[in-house]
Amino acid sequence: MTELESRFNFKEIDEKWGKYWESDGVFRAKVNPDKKSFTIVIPPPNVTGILHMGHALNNTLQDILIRYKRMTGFETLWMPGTDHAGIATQNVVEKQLAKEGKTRQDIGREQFTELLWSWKNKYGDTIIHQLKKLGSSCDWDRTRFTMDDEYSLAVKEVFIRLYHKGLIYRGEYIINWCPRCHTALSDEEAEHKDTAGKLYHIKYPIKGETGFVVVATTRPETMLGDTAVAVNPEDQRYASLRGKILMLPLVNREIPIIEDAFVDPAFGTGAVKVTPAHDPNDFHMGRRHNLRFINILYPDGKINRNGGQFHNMDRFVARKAVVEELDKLGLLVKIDEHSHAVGHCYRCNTVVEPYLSKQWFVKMAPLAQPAVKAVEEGRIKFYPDRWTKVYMNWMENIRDWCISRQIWWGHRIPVWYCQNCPEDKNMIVTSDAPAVCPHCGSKDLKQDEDVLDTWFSSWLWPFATLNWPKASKDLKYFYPGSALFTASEIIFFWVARMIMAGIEFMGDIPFSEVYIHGTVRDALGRKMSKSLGNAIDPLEIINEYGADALRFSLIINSGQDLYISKEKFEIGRNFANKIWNASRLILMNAKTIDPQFDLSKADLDLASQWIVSRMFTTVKRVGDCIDNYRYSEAESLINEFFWSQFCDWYLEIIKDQWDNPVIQNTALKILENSLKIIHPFMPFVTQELWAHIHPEQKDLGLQNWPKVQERLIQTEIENKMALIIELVTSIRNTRAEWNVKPAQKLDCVFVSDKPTIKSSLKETENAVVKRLAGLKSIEIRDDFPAQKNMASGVIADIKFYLSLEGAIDMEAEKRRILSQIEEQTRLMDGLNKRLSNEAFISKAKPEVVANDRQRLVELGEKIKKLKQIIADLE
RNA sequence: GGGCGCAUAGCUCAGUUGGUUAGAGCGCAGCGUUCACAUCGCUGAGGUCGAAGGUUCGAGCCCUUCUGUGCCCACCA
Repeated sequence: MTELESRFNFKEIDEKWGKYWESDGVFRAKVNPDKKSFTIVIPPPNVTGILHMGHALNNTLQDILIRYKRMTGFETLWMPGTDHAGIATQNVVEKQLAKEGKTRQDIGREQFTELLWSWKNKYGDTIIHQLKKLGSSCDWDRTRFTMDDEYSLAVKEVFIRLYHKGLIYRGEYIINWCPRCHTALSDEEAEHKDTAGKLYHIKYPIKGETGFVVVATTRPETMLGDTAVAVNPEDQRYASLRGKILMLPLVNREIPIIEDAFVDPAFGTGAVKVTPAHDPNDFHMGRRHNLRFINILYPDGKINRNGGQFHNMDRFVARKAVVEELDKLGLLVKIDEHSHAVGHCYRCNTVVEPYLSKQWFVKMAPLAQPAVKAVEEGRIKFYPDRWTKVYMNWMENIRDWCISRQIWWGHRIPVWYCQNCPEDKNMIVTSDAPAVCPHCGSKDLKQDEDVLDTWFSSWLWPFATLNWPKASKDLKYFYPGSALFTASEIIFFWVARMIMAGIEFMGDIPFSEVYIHGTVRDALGRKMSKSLGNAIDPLEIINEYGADALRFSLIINSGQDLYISKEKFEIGRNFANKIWNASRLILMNAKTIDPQFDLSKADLDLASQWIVSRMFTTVKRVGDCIDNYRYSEAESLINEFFWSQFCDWYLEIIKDQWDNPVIQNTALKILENSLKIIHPFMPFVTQELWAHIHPEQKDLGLQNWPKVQERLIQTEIENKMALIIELVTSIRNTRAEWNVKPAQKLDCVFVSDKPTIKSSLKETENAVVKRLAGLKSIEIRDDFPAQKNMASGVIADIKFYLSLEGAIDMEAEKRRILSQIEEQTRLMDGLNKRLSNEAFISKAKPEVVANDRQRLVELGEKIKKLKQIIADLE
């Protein structure tokens, strides 16, 4: 065994093991009929992404579970990969192009796509490299990309299957249009944000009369596309207007007054302008009433020729201009402040427009139904449970999914149009480009220009990564997966859709447990973001504190959103350091190592039995915690065991017993098992130490989780030790109160008339208590009165006296004891009161009552002893 | 407009079927270093568990209302 450096040099060690894990395929997953499989698919980060704290948290959680499962005997697959992130990636490359003063249209589709690929090949794996720095134990050989050739086959296959099933259709509908990205978005991709806007009240003159109808709108420029005004049929105020025609100002179009129950008489004026091409509600009204659909916008958000004098103005410029013009004409009644939710593009934050266009949609209701059932029946569980409701609510109100995007980066829609055939019969839906039209034989075919929504490929991730639709042993063995880890924002985009796709195409759910973790925020509770400049870079933390510190600190409070500042990572750094140094101590002293050493057969002293008992208790509870996604609790248990018990007590106790081989072997055994249970949380430091101890069996992550030996979990031993700890602590406390210097050793007398206590004291007298409490001598007596110049205390059935010679003020010492009596009496009074309550005795659980009675006796004893001390001193 | 969280020590948070004297880390105070670790050790101070009601022998935990705060969903123009 080589000696350890005096400091934990995480930089070197992180790099060493990071490289090793990556290159040696340690975490390669293979079909193994002798083991159960345990699969996690990574939420594929965008190729544009760089590692942020959210990723760090997400991947640490996955790594903890996968490493734990690997050590507990599962064949684990953690499938890594990246997502092509259509709009986001295209935006990045377009921006780059813009620096050269070019647009994608300038260079054309083919060249632009090439540019995207070369960008992806150059930068797309950045985040994968960063994930490796975290210690993520993925099977890196399997790394997939949502636009790999094989993956693309799956995407096409799914489109074609759904099309033939009648679940994919094409049609002209109102969708969310991002004028900056020039594409349609799904409903989920339009983020509604509360915005302080204005409600404009405008007069529409009645044709041939002098009167007006006043309508209210938040988007006055859309009036250019109005083709009706609607009122509620029940609304008496407008009854006289039935059948009349209005003159739409500015464009002088004649538009009818229609009646529709949708209109809420209580809102605004009770009269609604109807713009069927630019509002979802108006769209439906337009259909119901056979209105004209007039599109007034170019795809870039400028007013088109239908806008007359406003042609070529940006929509927001036009808004102002329209209002000014109306005001000039005396048609503007008033402008109210009005707060409402406005949709924004989730990729570029531009205000989206409801826009009429021809798009592809997936009919979702039939897919949703079995996915709802799977959760209802508990085959899929959410952690924490409250997300179940969120999922259900969305699924039960699911709307059709707009899947076509007017961008160039993505899976091209596998549809060709015959230029010869009539419009409703010209569609050829097929995986590969057809040579001729199957209907007319024409070679004049054109592929659909659009690509598919990125999520239309991501929703296949759990099986497309295993090369579906090809059948394989891998697919059969590793699907369905076990757990999925993600943030709540992704439930609709991805989790729900994966469940639907899994059931539809694999006939089985893709995973059985979904763990929703919190959002990482800064110390003020703000979401970390580049633009706010409040982001803490995980790589910087890895560099300054180490990957283990990053992981451990992120997990320590992971129940909900976590607020972090840089100092927080000291928690993990300090713990890693503690592990390192405790190991150093043990490895320096454990020289007589017996490979056959067996804790259950060795003859152990009290302290050793105690730490063994504590260890197995901890192993058991940590395993339970991980199985139940209670990672922060697992870390607390580990911290408590390793630091507060193993280091602070056991290693201190055995400090003068290193010449005893049993002690050496015990300490080493405890260390080894500790390294194992800490490993999922802090893989680097534990791996490094393990390799020092066992150079021959290098990979700690491939070792077995410690087997709990129930027989060695002993409550009596733990109680005995607890008494000694209490005794030592109490003596230390008394010393501190009297300002006794640590170097000064005291004579001590223990007094107890209980033989059991006395025997337990004897066992530990010479070594433990004496050294840890800083005593010169210990005398055990059946009886001994309190003395002047001695400080006293009572622990359980034991009175102790510390000889302080002249350094003690007896009046102050009496006051100290009296205040203890007071405190104990207060507790006893409370207990007495409860125990004299009839209702408590008869209704409380018997063990609770018994426990209280026992405590009452103990308190009485203690008070008696304290009083005796006072009496002695009088 | 609906729904879901959160509120416990100066700070960040635990507290799993209601049951001893509500815990941890950081911070703070005192003491301590030729000892594996000052990224450390020992000792300590610090909380009427957001408010008010209620259920119960017993409430930080269950119920109701309120206040503050955060998030999600939603086609009132």
